[in-house]
Amino acid sequence: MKFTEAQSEFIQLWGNFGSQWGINKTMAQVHALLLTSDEALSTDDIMETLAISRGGANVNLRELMVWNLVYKSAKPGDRKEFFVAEKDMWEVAKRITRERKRREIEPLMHHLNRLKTVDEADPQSLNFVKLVGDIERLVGRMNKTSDTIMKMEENAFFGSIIRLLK
Amino acid sequence: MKFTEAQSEFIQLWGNFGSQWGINKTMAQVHALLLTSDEALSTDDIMETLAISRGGANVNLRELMVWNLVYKSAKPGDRKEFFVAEKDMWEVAKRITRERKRREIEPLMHHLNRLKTVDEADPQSLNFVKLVGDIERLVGRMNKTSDTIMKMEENAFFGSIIRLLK
DNA sequence: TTTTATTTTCAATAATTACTGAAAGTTTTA
DNA sequence: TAAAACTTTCAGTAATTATTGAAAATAAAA
Repeated sequence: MKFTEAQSEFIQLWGNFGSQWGINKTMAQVHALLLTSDEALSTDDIMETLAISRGGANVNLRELMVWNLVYKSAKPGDRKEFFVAEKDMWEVAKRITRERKRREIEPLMHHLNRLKTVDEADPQSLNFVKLVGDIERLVGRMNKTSDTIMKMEENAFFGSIIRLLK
Repeated sequence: MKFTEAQSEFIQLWGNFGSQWGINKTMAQVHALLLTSDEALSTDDIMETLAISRGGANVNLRELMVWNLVYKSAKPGDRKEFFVAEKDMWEVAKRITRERKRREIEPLMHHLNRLKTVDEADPQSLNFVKLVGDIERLVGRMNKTSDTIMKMEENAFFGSIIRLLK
């Protein structure tokens, strides 16, 4: 398979995969394009390669910067902005996890907590309060456990670096 | 807050939360309704409470059964089908994880593996192959990690049961 | 300051995704 | 076997979500 062919398959794949999770398909495709590019790309490069509008390219690039997955990169003598993706996939995973936690887990926990103020007199409330409590504990525990495992993985990562330096 | 009020807020919440991940909003709402119902519900109950059509109720109930989150439950003397949700949230988490792995991770890994057959002559392929390999390792590791989380949580769960028995 | 290059915004539109409702299919009862 | 009760399907439609493209805003150069 030729590189360009493999690259465009990867862009498609990443776009479909992203849109199965709550991530905009085009945003995932821009990300995939930058991940597979050795050079920094301009908005025009991205518009051309992905056949999307200037507006779309701009909005998705800025969103990728909010997620900390893409940075601006100036080229001397060129007024245009160029963009590069963070290539360390471990960093990528950490940043996606962090952003999703912030956007989803935190508001969920907040809402669930509020729901526990349900009137306890209603007999149906008994199971309801238990359910909400179970979900809180489950989500909270998974959140903590994923932090623990991220740290474990990180230590394993740095551990192997340190061994290399010895 | 009254029970019915809290219940409908929960249904909304679960629906919105589900649709942020790739889960159909109505399916998540049907799930939420069944999770918060003490009694088994008929298709008509669900249509009425959520104000959805018979077709929608039917399709989403069957999808919930594919995910193993909802079961049919017969009522003696009634020809209608009634439905109940699995109430053990730990089981719910395991089944959702299992289904998403099957639908998303396995096909992704398969596609990524195929992309590694890219022509190595192209200088851009060097980074491409590294990227694909990194993603494979990362996804594979996260997959294992989620197994680890599940086992840790399961042990924590049984651990607390055992403590109760002592 | 004016011109030019570039980025950003957002109303209109397109694409996608989900839902309805009635007809067809199935199962049960009489 | 026929009628009744209930479930399933799916073409048409509605709702949601994403994209375009041109105008406005901003920044740099002349």
